[in-house]
Amino acid sequence: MTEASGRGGQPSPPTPRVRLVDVAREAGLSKTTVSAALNGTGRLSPEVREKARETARRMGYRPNATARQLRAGRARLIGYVVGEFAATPWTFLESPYFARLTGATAATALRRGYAVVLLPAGSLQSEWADLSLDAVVVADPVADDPVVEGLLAAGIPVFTDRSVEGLPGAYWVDVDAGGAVREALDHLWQQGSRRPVLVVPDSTTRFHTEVDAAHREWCAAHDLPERAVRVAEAGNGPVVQGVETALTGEGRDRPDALLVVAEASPPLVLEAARRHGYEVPDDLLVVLVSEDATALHTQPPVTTLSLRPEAVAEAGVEHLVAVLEHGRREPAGTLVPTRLDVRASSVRPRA
Amino acid sequence: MTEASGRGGQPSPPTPRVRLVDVAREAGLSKTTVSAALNGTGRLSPEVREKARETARRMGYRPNATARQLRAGRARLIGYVVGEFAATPWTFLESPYFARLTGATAATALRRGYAVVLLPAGSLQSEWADLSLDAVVVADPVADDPVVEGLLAAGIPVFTDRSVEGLPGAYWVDVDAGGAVREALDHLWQQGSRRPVLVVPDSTTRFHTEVDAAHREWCAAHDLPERAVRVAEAGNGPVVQGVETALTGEGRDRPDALLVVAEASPPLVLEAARRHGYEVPDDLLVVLVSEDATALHTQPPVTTLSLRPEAVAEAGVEHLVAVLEHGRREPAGTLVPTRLDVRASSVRPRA
DNA sequence: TATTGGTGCGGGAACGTTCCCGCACAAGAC
DNA sequence: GTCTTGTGCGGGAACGTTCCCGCACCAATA
Repeated sequence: MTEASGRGGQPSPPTPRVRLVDVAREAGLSKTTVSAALNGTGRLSPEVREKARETARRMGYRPNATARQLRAGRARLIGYVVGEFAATPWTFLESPYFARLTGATAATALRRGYAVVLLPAGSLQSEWADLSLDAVVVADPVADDPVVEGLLAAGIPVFTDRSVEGLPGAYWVDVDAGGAVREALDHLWQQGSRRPVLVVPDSTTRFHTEVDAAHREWCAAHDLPERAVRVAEAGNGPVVQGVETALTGEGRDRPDALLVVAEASPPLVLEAARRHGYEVPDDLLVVLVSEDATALHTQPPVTTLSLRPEAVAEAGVEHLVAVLEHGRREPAGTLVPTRLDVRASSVRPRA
Repeated sequence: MTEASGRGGQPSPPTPRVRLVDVAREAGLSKTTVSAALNGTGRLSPEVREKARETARRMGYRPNATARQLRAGRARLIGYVVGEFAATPWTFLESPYFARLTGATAATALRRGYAVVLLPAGSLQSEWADLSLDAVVVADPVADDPVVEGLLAAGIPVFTDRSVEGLPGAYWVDVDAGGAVREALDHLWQQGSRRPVLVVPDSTTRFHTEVDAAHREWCAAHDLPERAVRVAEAGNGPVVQGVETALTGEGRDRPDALLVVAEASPPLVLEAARRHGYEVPDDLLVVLVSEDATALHTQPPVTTLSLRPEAVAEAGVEHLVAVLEHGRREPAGTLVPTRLDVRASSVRPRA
């Protein structure tokens, strides 16, 4: 192989890439005309338009996105960062909820012409300062998230959950956490549970505080004592341990239903219940807030409460596009309802 | 709030963003000087340099990344796409392996100054034609992947696994699939297994064909019959069913060890084994090729063979940067060793 | 025939940055 | 005092695209 172009030993690119002017020259037209032809704009005769297109196709012309962006002033690039797991920047992808939220966000955004770039949680914006993002999606920020504040200070619109309500430049989509808890507890009540116990992480996210509040209210309304186990952190280890704590009551303290509002592996929770001598669903009804697909394959299959990440993502991106492209500031937020998928683990068998 | 600038009802941006010339004017310098000051280049007196920096800081100057890119000719943007799951474009994120590979790729890339954009599997390049990607990482392409071919035709460097060996413009990092299988089988053999059975998806990825080959050779070398169950597709449902098929032997056909080379939920596999009357590890040794963290929390904990997605990502990005920035074409590929994490599920208890 | 209105295309600026120059001035050598 | 060398800074082009204009031409009207 011989060095074709360039002086010295640079890794000269094989083809210098064909530009708009190259196509124009080849077709005997001006770059203006070719640009209009390819973009379907301007006043052009059909023959010229076709000629330009044909030439471009033949020469393998691909427009330079960067130049377009510069001209347009927008990069059609949005950042995606998960706030909660700042300590372990990437584990969020291992949570089925965030995995699906991430995928759905990227898919919806791409359909609307925006690309999603993955950002590590907790990193300062200095790390992505030279990225020209039109907006950033912050999934599950912590309270008074510094990432959110930094972004807003830099003038970058932020799309996140309800915790930012009221901040100018911040927009939100959230799941109806309270409604979800009520729906799940109502379902358990209907199935005859009178001693349900809640397992929930002790986190500062808006979601979890809302879960707490809804649980408290529900218990008061049904004249039941509050039974809740708070686990220090998310993750299967702590949560399963929390489940074990929740299940160690005896006699009248022995719970008859379990509502886990944290991503936990369904089969692991079932295994823990069995270890403590519970038969599911005979002695214990189980509902998990989870997107984990293994819930379908356990025996019995586990009832899950889906936070519908796809719907959240779609609403968020829709909102983002509306703000970015049409300047709509209203409404500032949307609330997405959850969905209870009732399976055998939470249905009291007929005696 | 009053309309500050702009004619008519456009959603006028609050602040028109401060440019290099603005800083220059404010500081009484030229844009060239300010640029050099901020980038640490050129010949400038310390006073001028500091003055420029201070002014930029005070005015909140943030360089326009798009203009930089245009000038530099590179966008510092790399695409990331998973080839295998073309039918269901985003589910790959729900697999722990790909979740971690994705996260690690993004993190490593960002550290090297590149941002990763998430692309749907199996989509044609038309979908991201206006994205100016410097390179694309294709995780687990299928044989003769059309995505890879399209990218190479467009002149975009591709980083992927070994299946592209020999294609110009394509570089690879791969896990040592054969070595992994041998290591796992050797371990089982050492623990006394003489009737191990392999469960593996019937896919066209290089990884799985290599697994097959290594298994065949190992069986021949140890003078054992080949016992393998091929499942039609990945996913917990099919794989667990495959496990059940594998475990339904009787008498001398009854397997004494299970090697699952597919992402499957560890607790689900254990549950399936129990349903078929196996006690793990007494009657059955279990090794799973998986990154699933639930393996740590089952009883007994499950031995896993890690494909080390973080190491793969790191090697890949390292290679990518070397090619993109220094034009190194050699070596074309790297092989990452796997890691066996031995836990109780594959250790024969002393009688 | 002179004027209007519309159509088809091209020239050139602009987006914001970097980098190659060139110019002015100062200091040292002879 | 002239010539060289070096230092500090600025002017202007370039990256590749889009879009605002203006110009030429043609048909229709007076």
